Amino acid sequence: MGATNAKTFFSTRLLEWYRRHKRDLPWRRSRDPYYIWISEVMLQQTRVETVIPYFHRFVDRFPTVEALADAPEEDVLKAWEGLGYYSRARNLQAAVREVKERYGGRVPDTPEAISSLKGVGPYTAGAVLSIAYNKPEPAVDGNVMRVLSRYFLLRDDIAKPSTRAGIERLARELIPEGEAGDFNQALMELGATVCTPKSPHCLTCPVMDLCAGRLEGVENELPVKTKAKPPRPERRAVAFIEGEGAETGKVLARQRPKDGLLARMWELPHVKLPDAAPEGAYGGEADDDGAAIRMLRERLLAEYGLVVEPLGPMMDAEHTFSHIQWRMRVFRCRFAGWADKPGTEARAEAAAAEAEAAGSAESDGDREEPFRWFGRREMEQYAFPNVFLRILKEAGRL
DNA sequence: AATTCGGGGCC
DNA sequence: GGCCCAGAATT
Repeated sequence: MGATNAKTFFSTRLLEWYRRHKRDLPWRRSRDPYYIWISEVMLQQTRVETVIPYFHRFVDRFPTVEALADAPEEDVLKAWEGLGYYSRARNLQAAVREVKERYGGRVPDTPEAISSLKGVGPYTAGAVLSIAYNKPEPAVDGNVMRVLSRYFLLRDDIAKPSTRAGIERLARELIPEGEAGDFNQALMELGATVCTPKSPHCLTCPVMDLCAGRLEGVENELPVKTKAKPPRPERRAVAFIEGEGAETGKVLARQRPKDGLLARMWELPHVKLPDAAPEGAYGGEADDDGAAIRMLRERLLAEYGLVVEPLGPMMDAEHTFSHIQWRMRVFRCRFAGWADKPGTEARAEAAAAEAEAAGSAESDGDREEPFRWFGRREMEQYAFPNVFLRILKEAGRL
């Protein structure tokens, strides 16, 4: 009976609180399932403040399911540039195309149908169904796991899938009749603005009276979450290749393979160097630039049939992904052409090796020429990962 | 169950 | 520097 009261209290109070305190967010001004969906995909692992400008630009450029379905993929990727997790963009467009074909352009409103769409997992399915259609489905994200772990004093490791599943069952029970959309948003809103990861603002919390974590004085110890392992360092040598003659003022860039990290984005050509000795990775000083320069020239030739003369180091850059850390040294290079006969073989071989390295099952097929000269105009059209945008900016090319 | 997928803001 | 963020797909 006490537990029931705690649950009813929680849902009732939270809903009241939300109606008074909810933030005015762009996607809350619409009830269009397509807009709700876009916002939820953008919000995966991404903060609200980061998403807002992207959301505006995206719906302005792709205002309808039809518009997004019919757009060139490159345009969609460009609109996503800087947001990260680029498979979200490609999956979203693939899913929207399916909605257009199979559902006549209407975002499906059943768990089975919407969950079958690319990029729509348990969270996004529940979020769209509840927010757009007010269906009583849970939408459990990191906020919800944190809030419920504290309120119900759950010590399970939220990094485990089984824990998320359990919290999902609990969250489903808590949904007040006919209020799924607001309740789910209320839960997330509380996590984002009050029940924050560090130093939660318990004194302003609408449910602090019956919060078990608070009553036990362990709100700061919850939720329990195992730490991710640190990213592995990789040294990389980058080629900054300037054009001559007709290509003066331009820089040579290549498109990444269609699978794996930063799939299909454009980048400055670069090669992975052997792991550094413990004490001299880039960021340190006098690493052996000679060896790096040799590797850079040899690997660009072997992998792409690209002939360059590295001139000297230009700048260093570092970029950390979730699982890899790139420690890069950029070398200014002179373009010396493309290798002929042996080059084409080497290039095909490299393409195969690359596809394999990227974990791709596909056998390459007819992919486009992956190199192109970029001036400012082209940069505005094609998507580059942030780390290369930074390098290009520092080099005065943006 | 563990990895692979970006990037930034905040303490 | 560490942590986490309105997670999903793949292995």
